[in-house]
Amino acid sequence: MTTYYHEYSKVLVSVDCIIFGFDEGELRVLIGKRKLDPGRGQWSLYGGFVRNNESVDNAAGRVLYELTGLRNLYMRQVGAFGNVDRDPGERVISIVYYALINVKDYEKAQQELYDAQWVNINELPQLYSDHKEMVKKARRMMQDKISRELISFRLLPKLFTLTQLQRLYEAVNGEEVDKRNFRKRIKEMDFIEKTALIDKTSSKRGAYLYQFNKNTYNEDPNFKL
Amino acid sequence: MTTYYHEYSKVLVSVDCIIFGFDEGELRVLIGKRKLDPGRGQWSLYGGFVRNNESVDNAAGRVLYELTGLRNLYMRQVGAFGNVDRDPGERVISIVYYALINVKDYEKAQQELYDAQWVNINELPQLYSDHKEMVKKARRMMQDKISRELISFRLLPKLFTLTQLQRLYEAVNGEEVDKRNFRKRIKEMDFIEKTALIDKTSSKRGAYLYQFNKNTYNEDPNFKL
DNA sequence: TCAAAAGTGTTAGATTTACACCCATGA
DNA sequence: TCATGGGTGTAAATCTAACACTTTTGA
Repeated sequence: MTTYYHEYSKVLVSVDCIIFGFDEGELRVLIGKRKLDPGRGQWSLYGGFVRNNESVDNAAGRVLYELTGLRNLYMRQVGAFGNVDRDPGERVISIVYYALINVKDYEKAQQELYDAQWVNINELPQLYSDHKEMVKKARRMMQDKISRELISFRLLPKLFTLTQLQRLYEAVNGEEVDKRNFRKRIKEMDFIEKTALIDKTSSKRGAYLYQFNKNTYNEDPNFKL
Repeated sequence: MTTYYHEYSKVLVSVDCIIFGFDEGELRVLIGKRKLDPGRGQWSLYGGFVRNNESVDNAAGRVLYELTGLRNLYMRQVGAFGNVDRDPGERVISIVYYALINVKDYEKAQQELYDAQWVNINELPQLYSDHKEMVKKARRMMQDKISRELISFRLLPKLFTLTQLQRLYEAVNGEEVDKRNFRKRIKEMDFIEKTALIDKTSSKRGAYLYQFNKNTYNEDPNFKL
C-alpha cells in the first residue's frame, strides 16, 4: 500500500439513498426503520458504507440493488453531507443519491424483507439525523431534472395514460396544471407516443395508453416538460 | 471514542475548489502547480484534506481562506468525486466546491505566495487527475445558479458598468446577447441601481456605474438574469 | 474629425395562459 | 340515466427576439 498522504486522517463515508416512486397520484419515498445503533428503530433512509474496492457511485448502486433487487436504476448524486456531528454514532460523511423507480417493478417480497414503507413525500415522519434535509435537497434537484430531461418514464409503467403523466408532473412540482394546456404540450413531444391500447382501470370510458420512445428523444435541446 | 461502526473501513476525504474570477471580459479559474507527490508540478485545482474537527463545508472555507486570504466567499458544493482510482496516490474521495471572487479583492502577494494563475476557463491546460471534469461540472452549476440567484455581484467590483455586467453574463453562458434587450431586462430589476458616477476607463464618453442593492432584492421569485 | 464605446424603442412572432363543454361507458 | 373521468380549441395577453442609429469625447 502506498502512503503518500499518511499524515492525514481518514473518515467513514456512507451513501444514503432517496428512492422516489409514484403511486396513486402521489410522489412517495421509500423509508425504513433503522436496524442498527445508534438510532435503532427510527425512520431513516436506506444507506450503507462505501467499501474500499468500489466507487461511491457503485456503492450507491449496490445499496439500491440490495434493497430493491433492481439494477441500473436511474440515480443521481445529490451531494455530500459533512457536518462533524451529523451522525450521533461517530463521524460519518454521507454522500446522498436519489433514484427513481417504477413501483410495479419492486417486488412485495423484497419490500417485506427490508420492512420498507412508501411514504408520501409531503407526509414524512421524523427521520434519523439529517435525512429530512437530504430529502428536501433531493426533491428540489429531481424537480429540476425531470423538467429538463426525459426521466419521468422511470417512475411510470411502460404504458401510461395522459392523466397519470399529468398527476406525476403535478405531484413532483406540487401544483396543479390545466389539462388542455398540458395535453397540448405533450402532443408536441414526438417521443411520447399514443398507442392503440385503452386503459379502463380508472374510468368507464377508458383512456388511451401512451409510451415513451427514447429513440425519438435525441436530447431535444428544447425539452421542457 | 465510540465504536459503533468499527467494522467499516475509513477513507481519505479531500476538498477541491474551483475559484471563479472575472477579468478583462473573461471568466477565469485559479489554478496552480501541484506541490506534493504524486503529480508534483502538474496543473491542479487547489484543495486540502478534511480534518477530524471540521465539517466538509468548513474545510472548503479553510482551503479558500488559506489560498486567497478572503473569508466568507460565496461558495457552493458541486458534489463528490469518488472513483476508486481517481487519485494516483491513494484512494481519496474528493468533495468539490466552487467559489466566486472579485479578482480585485485578491492580493498580488497572496497570489505570488501560492504561485497561483488565473486561466481563461476555455483555455485550461491539462489538469491533475479528474480536475477537468470537476471544472466542467462546476461551470454548469454556476451558470444555472447565476441566472436564478443574484450572485454575479460576487464576481464584480462594487461599482460596474452595464457593459461589464453584460460581458460577465456572456462569458458565463458562452454566448453573446443583444445589448438593447439585455439593458431592457436590467432596467426592470430594481436591485440593480444606477449611480451618478461615470467610469471612463473603457471609453472616452464614459459609462454610468451601477451597483447591486441586496435589500431591494428579496429573493425575487421571478428573477432571471 | 474620427474612431470607439455608450446609450436608446419599436415591432412581429412565438409562447403562455385562461377558459367550458361534449363524449363514452358501466353501474 | 347518470356519475365519472376522458377528451378537445380558441382568443387575449405576455414575452422574446430582431434590428440601427445618435451621442460623447479624447486622441
